[in-house]
Amino acid sequence: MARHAGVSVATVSRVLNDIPVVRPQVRDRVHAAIGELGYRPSSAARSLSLGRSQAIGVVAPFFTTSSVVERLRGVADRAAEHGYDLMLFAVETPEQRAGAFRDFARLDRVDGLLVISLPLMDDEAAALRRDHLPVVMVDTAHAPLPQVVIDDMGGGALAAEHLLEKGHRRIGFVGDLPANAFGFRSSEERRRGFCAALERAGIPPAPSLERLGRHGREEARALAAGLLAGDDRPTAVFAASDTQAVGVLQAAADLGLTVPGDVAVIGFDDIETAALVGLTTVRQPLRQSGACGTDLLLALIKGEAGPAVELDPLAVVQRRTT
Amino acid sequence: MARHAGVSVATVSRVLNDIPVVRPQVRDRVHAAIGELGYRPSSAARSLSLGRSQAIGVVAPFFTTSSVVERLRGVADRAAEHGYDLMLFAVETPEQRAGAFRDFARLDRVDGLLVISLPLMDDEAAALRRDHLPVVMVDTAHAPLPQVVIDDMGGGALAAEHLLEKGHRRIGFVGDLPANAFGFRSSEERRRGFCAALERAGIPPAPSLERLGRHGREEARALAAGLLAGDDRPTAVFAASDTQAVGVLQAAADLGLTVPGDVAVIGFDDIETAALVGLTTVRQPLRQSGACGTDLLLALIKGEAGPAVELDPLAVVQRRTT
DNA sequence: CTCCAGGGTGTAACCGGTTTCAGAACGTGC
DNA sequence: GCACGTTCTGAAACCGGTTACACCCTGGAG
Repeated sequence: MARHAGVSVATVSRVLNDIPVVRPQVRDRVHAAIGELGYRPSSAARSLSLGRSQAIGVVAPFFTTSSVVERLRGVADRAAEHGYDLMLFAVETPEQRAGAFRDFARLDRVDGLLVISLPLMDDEAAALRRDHLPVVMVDTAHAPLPQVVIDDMGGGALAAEHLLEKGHRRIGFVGDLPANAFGFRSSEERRRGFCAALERAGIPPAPSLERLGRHGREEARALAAGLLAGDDRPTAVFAASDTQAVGVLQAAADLGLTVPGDVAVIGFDDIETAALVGLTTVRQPLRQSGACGTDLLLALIKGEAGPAVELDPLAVVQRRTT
Repeated sequence: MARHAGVSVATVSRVLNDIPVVRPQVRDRVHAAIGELGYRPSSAARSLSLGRSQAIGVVAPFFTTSSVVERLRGVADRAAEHGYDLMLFAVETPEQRAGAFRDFARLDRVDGLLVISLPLMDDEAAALRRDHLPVVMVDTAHAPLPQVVIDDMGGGALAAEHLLEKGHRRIGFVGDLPANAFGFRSSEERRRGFCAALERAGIPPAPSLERLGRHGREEARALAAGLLAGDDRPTAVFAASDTQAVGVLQAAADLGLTVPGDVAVIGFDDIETAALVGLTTVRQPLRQSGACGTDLLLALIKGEAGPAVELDPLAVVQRRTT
């Protein structure tokens, strides 16, 4: 390549990196040679020499929830904008989860890591620190790592208050088990915020109206079927996620209950499906959280202090199920 | 690292790659040193030396359609299974699309490329060939590149036949413009298969019942609003994708039409949302197509002849909208 | 005319692995 | 005791970029 243009490799490198010392005439000759040979620089060599890869990694339970996909869009968007490539480490099962972190060899090919919706074990965090890999947590936290999170308890309270305003007093809850395989915590937080708001309104906790199970639409449908079957069923249900809320809606339909007449339903997240089925929900800025986390990570990689995290506030989006 | 274990770098390399000639005692010493130092091999150096990166790239309109996400899951699944990392090149806008392919520099960091739902320009294909990069097309085609596609025309015919069986004779169509920014072709193929089936049943083409526009739920909603507004509206509508079918459903609801009473609706793809809203649709194996394309690509990378492409057949999934 | 400044380019070391090939260490057969 | 074969290990070249540094060349000042 360099020979073909009649210059040295150093000059080629300078041309490729737009270092202005090169004479225009030489620059053109190099560009011509690049075109003729269809030459592509090796990013592997570049990474090795520079010590950085110009790529960021994302560890996420890509398969589990659609909210993650939405966050991911925010990430992809921003990463592309800043010229970073994106490496996706999908964590499908809890076993894979262990693998993804244990096998840190794979993580050395990224300049930074974004962890989405997945809690970190202490030893994993320690390993990341030791490798000096910049990390940002999105929708999850592990002090003292930088994070982009929402106020899940506050969101739970919003849901409760919305239902209280509508006159409901007997409100059920469908969510994840506090101890689930992935270690998701949001559901439990939302439940606590929800309960706290009810108590503030003078309504005592009613564990009999709570149904916890594995995450998923079908699981939620089964849980809700039990919750809504009896005569003493609640007049409204708060589901810890839109996915689960849709399961609740299906259960209601299965039982011939009208929504919101017989039972009102509110979800959490505002994924795209929520708009489709007319689900009232607590909106959280999914895409923005990904974008925001990416900004933070890129700043960290550059060694700058991260920009302040500024997310749109949570808000109830009223549709047709309440 | 090598010094710390009292051996040479060659030996460390042999231990890392499980080359059995190393004496067990030495192997243990190296492993011990690795543990003590928290040493991680540099994948950049490895890639450079080996000439491969152990990663595959995916170019896809990640932002546009949810069917792409589903295919992507199939890809991520298989890639992880085979120890390959995944690089995601999201193509959000037609402009980015040009960039993604033009800037092939970025593609040199993968051992192979999966192109999902995105037609290739001739010059792009030529560039890929010149770089000797193995490529597999999924849900799109560019002879003579290997591809994983479904029979869109056949699928369109299935949809038509289903509606004919239900007694419909006046059937509308909502789909993409044949000349759209991304170059998607499926919609047009499905329309042609659909029309052909109608003609076979003795029903002449009715361009007045066809509405074409940009892809998207809201766009489809607007198109369907026009289609369903008049007195001479069709008794059924075939939408070229589930996303658009949902838009049609919304338009029907907007107009106070019952489904399937006043108007039946059938979509195409069987994305997750279809099950949620009870949409009758032509199921295509989305996830499987991703997995299948990945298998093909990995075989190509290894230099083997690809396994035969064997996808589940298309089939109408009847739900509540027909 | 000589000297110096400074812009433009080439040489070579370096990044951290893999791999070839030579050679050390040890055991065996005669 | 020596030649030889095996088994294991190390030295060094190589992958393809980046970059510090040396050097050449030109123009302007003295």
